[in-house]
Amino acid sequence: MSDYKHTLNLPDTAFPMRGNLAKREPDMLKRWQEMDLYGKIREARAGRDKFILHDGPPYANGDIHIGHAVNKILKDIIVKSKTMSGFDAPYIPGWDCHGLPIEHKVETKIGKAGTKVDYKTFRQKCRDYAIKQVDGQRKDFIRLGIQGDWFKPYLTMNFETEADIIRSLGKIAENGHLVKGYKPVYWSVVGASALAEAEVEYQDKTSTQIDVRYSAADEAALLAAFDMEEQGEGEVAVVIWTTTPWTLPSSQAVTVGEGIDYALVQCEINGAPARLVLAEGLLEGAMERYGVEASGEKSYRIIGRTKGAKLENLKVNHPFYAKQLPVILGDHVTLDAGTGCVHTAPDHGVDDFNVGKKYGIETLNYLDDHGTFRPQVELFAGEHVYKVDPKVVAVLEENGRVLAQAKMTHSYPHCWRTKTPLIFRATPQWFVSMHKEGLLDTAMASLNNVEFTPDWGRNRMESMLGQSPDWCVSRQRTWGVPITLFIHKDTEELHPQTAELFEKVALLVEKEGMDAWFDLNVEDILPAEDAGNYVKTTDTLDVWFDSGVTHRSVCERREELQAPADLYLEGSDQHRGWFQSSLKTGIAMNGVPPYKALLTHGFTVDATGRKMSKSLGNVVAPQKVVNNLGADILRLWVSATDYTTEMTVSDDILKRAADSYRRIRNTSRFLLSNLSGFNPDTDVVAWDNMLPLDRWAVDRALQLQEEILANYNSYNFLNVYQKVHHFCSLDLGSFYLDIIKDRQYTTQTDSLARRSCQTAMFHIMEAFVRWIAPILSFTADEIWQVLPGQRGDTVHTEEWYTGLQALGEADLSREYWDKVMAVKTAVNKAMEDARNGNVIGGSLQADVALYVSDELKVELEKLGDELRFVMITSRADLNSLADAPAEAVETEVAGLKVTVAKSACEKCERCWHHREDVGSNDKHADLCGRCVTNVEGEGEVRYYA
RNA sequence: GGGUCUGUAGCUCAGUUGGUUAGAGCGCACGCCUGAUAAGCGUGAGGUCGGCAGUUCAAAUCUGCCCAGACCCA
Repeated sequence: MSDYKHTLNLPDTAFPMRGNLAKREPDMLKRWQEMDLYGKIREARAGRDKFILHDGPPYANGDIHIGHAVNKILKDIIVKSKTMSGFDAPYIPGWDCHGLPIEHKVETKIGKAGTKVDYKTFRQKCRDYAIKQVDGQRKDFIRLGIQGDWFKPYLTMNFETEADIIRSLGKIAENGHLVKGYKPVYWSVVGASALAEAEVEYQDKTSTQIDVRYSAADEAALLAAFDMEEQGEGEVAVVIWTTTPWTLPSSQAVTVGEGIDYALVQCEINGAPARLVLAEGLLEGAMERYGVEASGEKSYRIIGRTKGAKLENLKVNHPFYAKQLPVILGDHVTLDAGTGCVHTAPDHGVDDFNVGKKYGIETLNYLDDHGTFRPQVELFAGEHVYKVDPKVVAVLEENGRVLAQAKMTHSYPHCWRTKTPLIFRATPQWFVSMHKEGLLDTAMASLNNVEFTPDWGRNRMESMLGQSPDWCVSRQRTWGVPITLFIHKDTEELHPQTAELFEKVALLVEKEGMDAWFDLNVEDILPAEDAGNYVKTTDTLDVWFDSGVTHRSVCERREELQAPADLYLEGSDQHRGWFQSSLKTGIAMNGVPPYKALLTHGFTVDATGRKMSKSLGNVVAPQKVVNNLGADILRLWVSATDYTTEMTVSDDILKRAADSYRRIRNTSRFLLSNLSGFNPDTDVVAWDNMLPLDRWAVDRALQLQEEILANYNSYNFLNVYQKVHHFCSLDLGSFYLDIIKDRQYTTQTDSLARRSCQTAMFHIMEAFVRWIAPILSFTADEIWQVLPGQRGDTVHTEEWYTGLQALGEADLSREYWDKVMAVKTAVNKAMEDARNGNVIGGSLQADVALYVSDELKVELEKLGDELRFVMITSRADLNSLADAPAEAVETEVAGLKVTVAKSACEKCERCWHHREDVGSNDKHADLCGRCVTNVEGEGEVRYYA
């Protein structure tokens, strides 16, 4: 028996089946670096329309986690797909380099600035630390295949950037938005610093809750405010409840609710009669706390009632200082807890501060930066807020002011860094005012010109923005861009030439970094006659300001960028963070938003939907994924996940992604292996000469390409992934590729039948490699290198393939082939039954007979003798439905019954079909007729498939 | 506690204006092939659509409440 295997055109390729990505990707990275891929892409798109995705800077601290990876991969997919669409889409990655976390890291290493080490050295150490962090994160980002100007990134600590941050502040000041104010802000007494809201975290804390009575300054006046049922007896007092006894020295008023019902209660306290004022709705609970019975001899009773409004401007005595405090009205009083009468210390509460302002009550400033009472504070001078509570309580007890006290555990704001309880403290701070120059209104209105993906982002952004208080940009820190103001020593006014001074300082900072400000002597920069009257501010800027003004310091500065950017893309937490700080500064500086569109993605959660945290031990480290499965798997997972909500990730889910990857890779491999020996310059078959099935395949790819491009444009990568995957599995794997194997292998190497098919596969591959390039960037470039034809070094400088063509009027239509597929599925089911009945094994052992309606017959006859190749059977006969024998199987296709029989013919040694003409040629006794002609004759001619 | 969202097969996702037995791919099971072979093909089993109540002739789809989760805030 002779061996005919060598006469076949079997698939052959150097493209390996297994990706081995963890090993292969680093080689690809090296190649990209050597060829300067990013520079090549810039060259290739020079002069084209720009698409600017402006990078939100991650904080330069710690290793990247999966959320960073998601963020950067999404950005990369967008940049690459826009590049494929012909845009010049530069990507300049950035890092946020100033701020508290870095400062604290450095503190733990070398000690506090100003004590263990001088400020200048400290800042240098911070700089060194940040650059190290940038190096580490950059390495990981590059490993993910992200294309960007990695070695010319923007860092908020670059000298020029620091200078531009100062210029931005100058511009905002010039436009009248920068104001000085006293305001209670979160204050870390351990860090001796004001904190941004974002730096606050809530933890449980045990506090002393205490009920205190403030005796009436004028009993008669107070009683007169009530509708009295009886006069009663004993001291008349308003009762307050607080969980912060340390604020009582600063107590300046008692706030009541205007519409709330208040009761005057007769009861007995410490064996003496007393008349107490509190909200009627909270009476029961309060009396329980004071140990006053609800009924019986020593019970309490209401002897008068009134509304809060009637109490306004009455006076009560401070519980331990010799001064009188007013009763005032405030909307923030609720009946949730306490007594409905709220002790008010404008120094230590936002509501208190605001309501105090209405009544002209100023702050007292009793506490210093470290939380210690100042020397002038009676009774408590030198005491620390953390320890003073018992002493306050003792003083109250001495004065007989305490009605009840207890410990309580509640959720309380803590410093995110030092983990210590925070206090509110009114301090002089610089603010970007939301209202002084109408900033908030302009910002809100400007959102109408911003596109949101997903669209509910607009809602979220608006509701958050609408509540924005004035933005406190002052920080009392060392590692931050200075607020470079000159303040008059006596009047506290800004220097009249503030705008010019900002620029003078910026020029210095541009050269020497922000140390230039700290080193600066006032007389170096101010005229001699002024110098003595002005001082420099020592505050630094909130780091959110640094990143918020990158539209100026980066987009407007870098030649390859422009502002406003086309897109900002960050996690959904940035609706309050960077999206807002950018918007506010953009509006404050230029009156327009710095972005045309916003895209947000969700956070990563584990398989059970929980957030990832080190303490839960459910984190998926991108470094580990990359080293085990490869970056392309991670990228494929990102593309396959709906980023508009939480993104679930686990080892199992990544394994699924790896499964899908294998499908895509193997489909590519099979196409490539069938293109071996194909030279597009000489072997391409013209569209009109291609076989109908091959034209269908190209047309299918064209349809798909249109869908894929639309989905890239609307940032629906999930659909791109699904469509590509379905194409591999359904259109190609289970239909086209399965069918054309016979033709590829058995017809003559240079026959039209084979070249037509290769032409189709070549076009498909050209398109396919581009479709996947934005997502599977490594694999696409690997394919690119083995794809036949003259081509450039990399797929990533290409544009979408334009060589696909649509079916024409004269062609067998898309609907026609859909019908054929349905028939094939029906035949498959019938064959499966036969297989289970041990009638046949493989489909080529089968002769199938189709009993079809006249209508269907006309259709299927169009394939002539080649229906059997489409069905992948040795015979496929068409008969009239009326002639169907009893055993014919009913199918889901209307007008189709099928019988399956084992072929009685010999199997052709070469093509494995069972045919009657096997052995008809003496020279090739084991071959069927068409194989004989393919081996040494004219070669077989195919017309359809 | 408030704001913005999410909850459809083991996994990732579709389900159009409420309307026939809720779909796809992957995974899984079984089988075939051994000329894509640590691949490929075929068939099949999986879901009271987070829960409860309501509106309706009819609800995954509309309404309310509840549960679970995410982000932001308090």
